[in-house]
Amino acid sequence: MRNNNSLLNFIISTISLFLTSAIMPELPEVQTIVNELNRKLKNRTIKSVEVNAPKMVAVGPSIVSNIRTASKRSVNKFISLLKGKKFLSVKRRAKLLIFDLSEPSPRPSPRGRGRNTLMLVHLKMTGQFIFEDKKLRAKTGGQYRMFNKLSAPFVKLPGKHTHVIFKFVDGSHLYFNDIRKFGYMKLVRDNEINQVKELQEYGPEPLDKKFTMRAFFTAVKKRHHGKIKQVLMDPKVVAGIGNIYSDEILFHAGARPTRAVSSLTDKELAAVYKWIKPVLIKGIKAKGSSVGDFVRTDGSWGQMGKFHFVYGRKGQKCKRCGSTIEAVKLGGRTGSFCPHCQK
DNA sequence: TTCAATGTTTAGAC
DNA sequence: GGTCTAAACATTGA
Repeated sequence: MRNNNSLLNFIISTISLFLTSAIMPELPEVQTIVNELNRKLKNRTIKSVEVNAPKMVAVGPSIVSNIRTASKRSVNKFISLLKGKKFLSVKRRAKLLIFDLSEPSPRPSPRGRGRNTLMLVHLKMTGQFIFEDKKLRAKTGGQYRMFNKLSAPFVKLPGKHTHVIFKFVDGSHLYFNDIRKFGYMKLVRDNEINQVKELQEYGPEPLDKKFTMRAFFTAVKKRHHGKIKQVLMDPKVVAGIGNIYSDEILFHAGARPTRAVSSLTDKELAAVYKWIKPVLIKGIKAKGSSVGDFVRTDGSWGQMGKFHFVYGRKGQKCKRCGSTIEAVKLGGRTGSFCPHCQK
């Protein structure tokens, strides 16, 4: 009975999702950006690159913290490596975007590897891509909204939070904006990809076939004293789940974020596993329906609350039972839950 | 001026 | 040594 109710609620909320968009990029948001950029950037050739925040770009597979010591030389290298290259495709691993860029004049490589340059981009909290061509500029007048600035007026791009600009030979632009400057861009050769530390440490992709219940149980049960929310957010256990989606998954699974893994029955843990995919897919579909506007000026911003059952809803009524949503601090993060629906 | 926001890393405790 | 927690970090705006 309870299962039927939760399924019904889930379907209803999915239907009411058309104009929804979340702000913090987690897996579904990053996937949306990947889908969007794949369409828009394919085969575009870079004419020039402008870098206004040297600390946000780097060359080589070294770890992220090394990026912050960027020098003028590495910025110049970053720019010269990109000039003349063509975007082939964009992929995603966890919340990391991976751009595949061709050599300026592709020559066949004996092994077909070690030729292309990869650009790894992490958006962190407030990173944003806006692709602009003549058509879009005419439509928007060059006015865009920034992440996390829902109440602010539209801004012109490039603006003070535009840190990297890609100019293409056909006159179109790709802007990389980031209010907090927590994000980064990093160039590696494709044969260096195995040396990139953050890629080595990611656990399974939750939407991948390899992410089985057995794999999930094995990874989670190693952390028997860990709190389930923190374990879900650990990229080594499963990639791409952040604060928003862990809250939502645990709501549907009926487990409080503070529950220790060891206190969860196999049935409860199976429920957590069961809800991971549908909640993430729902997120991707929500973006999908507003995808045409997402990288442009996204009129749907500010409506994200509509689709969340618990995230960011402390003090409001539970959409399922009417109880007041509570919040708890877990390692500096806020976890929201319904005290009635989640045991 | 302090606080909160995030994913990720690190230091220190257990 | 592995697991777990809290603090730190990048920065801005309320």
